[in-house]
Order: sequence, then structure tokens, then C-alpha cells
Amino acid sequence: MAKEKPSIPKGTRDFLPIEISRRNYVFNIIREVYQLYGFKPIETPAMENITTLMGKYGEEGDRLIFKILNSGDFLSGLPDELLDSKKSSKIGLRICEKALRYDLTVPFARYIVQHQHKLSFPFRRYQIQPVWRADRPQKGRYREFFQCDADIIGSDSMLNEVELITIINDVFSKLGIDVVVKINNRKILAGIVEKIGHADKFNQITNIFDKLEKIGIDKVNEELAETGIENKVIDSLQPLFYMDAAYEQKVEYLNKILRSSEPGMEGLEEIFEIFEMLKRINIDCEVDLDISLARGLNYYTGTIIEVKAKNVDIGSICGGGRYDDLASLFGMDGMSGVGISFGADRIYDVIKEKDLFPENIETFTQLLIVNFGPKEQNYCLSISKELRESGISCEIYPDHSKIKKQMQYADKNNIPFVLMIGEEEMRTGNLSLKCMKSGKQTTLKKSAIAGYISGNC
RNA sequence: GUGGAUGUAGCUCAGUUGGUUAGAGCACCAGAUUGUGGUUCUGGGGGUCGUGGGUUCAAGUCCCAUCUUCCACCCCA
Repeated sequence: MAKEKPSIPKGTRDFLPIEISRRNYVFNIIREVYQLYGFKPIETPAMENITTLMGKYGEEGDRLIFKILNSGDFLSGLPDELLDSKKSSKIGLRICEKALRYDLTVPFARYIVQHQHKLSFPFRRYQIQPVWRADRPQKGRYREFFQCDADIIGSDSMLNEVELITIINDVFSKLGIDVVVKINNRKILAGIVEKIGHADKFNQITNIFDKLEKIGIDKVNEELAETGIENKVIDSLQPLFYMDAAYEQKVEYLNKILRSSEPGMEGLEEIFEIFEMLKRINIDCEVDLDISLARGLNYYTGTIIEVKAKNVDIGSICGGGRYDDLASLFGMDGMSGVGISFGADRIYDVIKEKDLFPENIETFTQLLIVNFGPKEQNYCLSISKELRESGISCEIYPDHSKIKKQMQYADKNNIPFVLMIGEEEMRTGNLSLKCMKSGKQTTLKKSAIAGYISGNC
């Protein structure tokens, strides 16, 4: 048999125990905060019917959905002319009925429509599961990664937006990450585009706005001019592009130019409400109204939110927004929802880069019991049972190897304590406990061990 | 999907205008030390140089293709 070099698909990763434990640290903090706000956990399958996903994320999104080939003789029913046409996307839809989920929001919309009779609205759920995107991988961009979503569906209130923002604040302050939360509203963008008379070019224009931070104000103006917007109009937009302008100034200016735009004023009113509420509660992290923030999947209709870590170049680590029409795509009207999604893997990368993981999460086993031989091993069996019953995570070294080797094992596995029970200890009942960090050894009766370790961990 | 870079031991990398048997550090294993790890010393194992073709007396080195990883665009968490 030919030897195969082992590998995994590009953009996917294996995880070491230490990496899992660090990732769980991130998950646990997010989960705790979600539960503190009354969100309930749900799960959905890794794969959805392909029709559930296609067309929900825009053209680019469709391309990035992983499709699952049908089982069986999937080509037999295809007309020859379709096969001969070699149009992959069309053939793909005929031979793939399932696809891996691209995010957690669209499956959630499907979920609430299907289970509406078992749920009471407004419904707040959280969901921590992996998603898959057929993107080309690079730094902070994976083909399989975890999203941690929280959504409130069935309520139009801006209070929901405010709660989500405070959740973002709580999570990142617990993780010790310095972030800036950017907020915008699609209705404001629609109003601006409408006022400058290019409502038909919404995507093109907002896309250019979005590049502001990256390419700078001059290039943005250049690109806007290329789309056919008159210089006079571009000049009138300039105040919006000064990122560090105070919130009040931006709102005042928007009030002027959006006066006769119904969606524009509506969006502005929503933003105003959010910021008024935020003023009532103290929030540590920076929250900015950023008119250049345009991103977000196609389904967002109102508020859009994006969070970036300061001083780390990794794209957004959390994003979200309000979607009024998502459930109606599955046949349930009047169900506005708003949600956020933490990108656990990017958050992991930020914490790693900033070296912010706490040390104690690297300990798995607290105590190793050295194995001196068959007699001692038998004696240790009951000791390990008692220690575990007292909540001490411990293991007996499985072989009668040299002590040196067993100590090395403890050292490499970051086990803080080693218990040595040889002939002498068995006879006297005075057990030798070594603290690996200090190198000090103490003699204890077995009943005192659990207490000693708990007190010194 | 478009463009650019990269690939040599488990990891990080040297390797001259093409020229004997491809090196180092770290990691691993063994010993110095038969009841004591993390430091030190000694020794050892480990590479068909990403893969497939081509040029040449001779290729890790040059050419082509392909894959991987990384970077930019696009898009996004």
C-alpha cells in the first residue's frame, strides 16, 4: 500500500488539547454572558437544504457555500444538454441538495419558522457552532470556524440593540481585549444614496464608503467620482467621512441632509434612540457611529454592528445587525430580528497575539501518582478513587517506569503535584507530595492531600 | 475567482556561479543519575530537499506544470 502523507483540507485545523482548553475559555465567557442576559441555547444541523441557504447572502455568498454532492447515481437524471453546457453552478444545484451552513443566522430564521408553535416571542437564543465557507484562507480567515451567535427575534425595540452592545462590552472586557464598536444603519445609508440621486447604485456606493479606513478619504472621493457622482455632491458628503468627528456633529449633519428622506430619518431616529440609552449605562468600550460601515450580509435592513480589536490587524471579531425580512423568506411575516456573532477563532488569535490567556487554563491533571510497582499500584488505586471523590483530578502513571521518566511526564503535562508512594510510605502512611513549581516536598497523611492541593492550586 | 511570494529533519531555518556522503538550533530517544522533573554534559535515531516532468556528464540549486502555506484584491467572523 502506498504511503499517503497525512493532511487535512486547506483552511481547516486540528486542535491540540491546550488549544481546545483555550478555546473553551473563550466559549465559556461568551456563554456565561449570554445566559446572564437570558438567552437560551439551541443547535441546528451542520448541513441545511441547499435552497435554505442559496440567495440569502448575495452573489459572493452563494459562491462561498460548500455544497454536498448527492449520494447515489446523481448524474442519471440530468439532461444531456445541461451536462454538455458545463455550467458548474447550474449543474451544482441539480446534483447537490444539501450544503454546509454558511452562518448561524439564516438557519436560525428557518428554525423559528419551523418551530414557531413551540416558542414564545420575543425569542432570544444563543448558538455556538462551526460554520463553513469556501473562501481562500489567509490570516484570521478559515474555511471552518466557530461563530457564537445571540439573536432576539420578534421585537422591533432598539432596547435589543442596546443589550447586544452591552453584551459585546461585557464579553470583551472579561477577555481583556480593547475594542471599538462601530454602529451604522442601513436606512441611513439608503437615505444618503437616495439624496445624492443614485439609489440604484446602493451596493456600489456603500462598498466604496466601506473602504474609507483602508484606502483613505482621497481615494474614496476618486472612486465615487468614477461612479458618476458630481463633484458638488461629493463635496457635500465630506463631513461624513471624518471618522473622529463627534457623534453629535455627525447626527446634526445627517439631520440636515436626510430631512426629506423617509428611510434616512427613520434610521437616524433608531441610531439616536440607541445612543440615548447607551448614555444611561456606563460602557467601557468605545462605541462609534460610523457612516462608512456598510458591510454585513445582504439580509440586514437596519442597524449594523461591527467590532474591531484595537492594535490588531485581523478584520472584525464580531459583527451583526437587524434583519426585518429574513423570516418572511421562509413564510413568517412581521418577525424582525437583531443579532450578533462573535468570531471565536479570530478572538482566539487576538488573545494569543496579545498573550492574554490566563495560565491556569493550561492545567488538566492536578496530581500525578507515581507508579513504583505492582504492590504500590494496588495501594494507589484506592487513594486515586478517594482523591477524585474529593474533586482532585488525578492519574496514576500506568507503567512501572523509572521515576525520572514519570517526573518528566508530570513536567511536560504541566501537572502541578506529584504524589510518591513507595514501600516506606506504604508502611508509615506518611505520603510524599511534591510541588513541581517550587520543587518542595512535604509529608502528609492521605486524608490531608486533597485539602493541601485545593489550598495551593 | 484574480495577482504575488513560499516549500530542505517533528519545528525554525542555513546550503556559494549547478560539482563528493545535504547541515545547524530546538524537539525526540538513551546514558551520566536503579526514589525525583524543569538546568548541564555525552551519545544516538531521523531527510528519495512539496509532487510530477524537463535541461545537464552532474540539479536542493536552472526551466515548466501541479499542490501546499502565506500575502494582497474580493468578501467576511
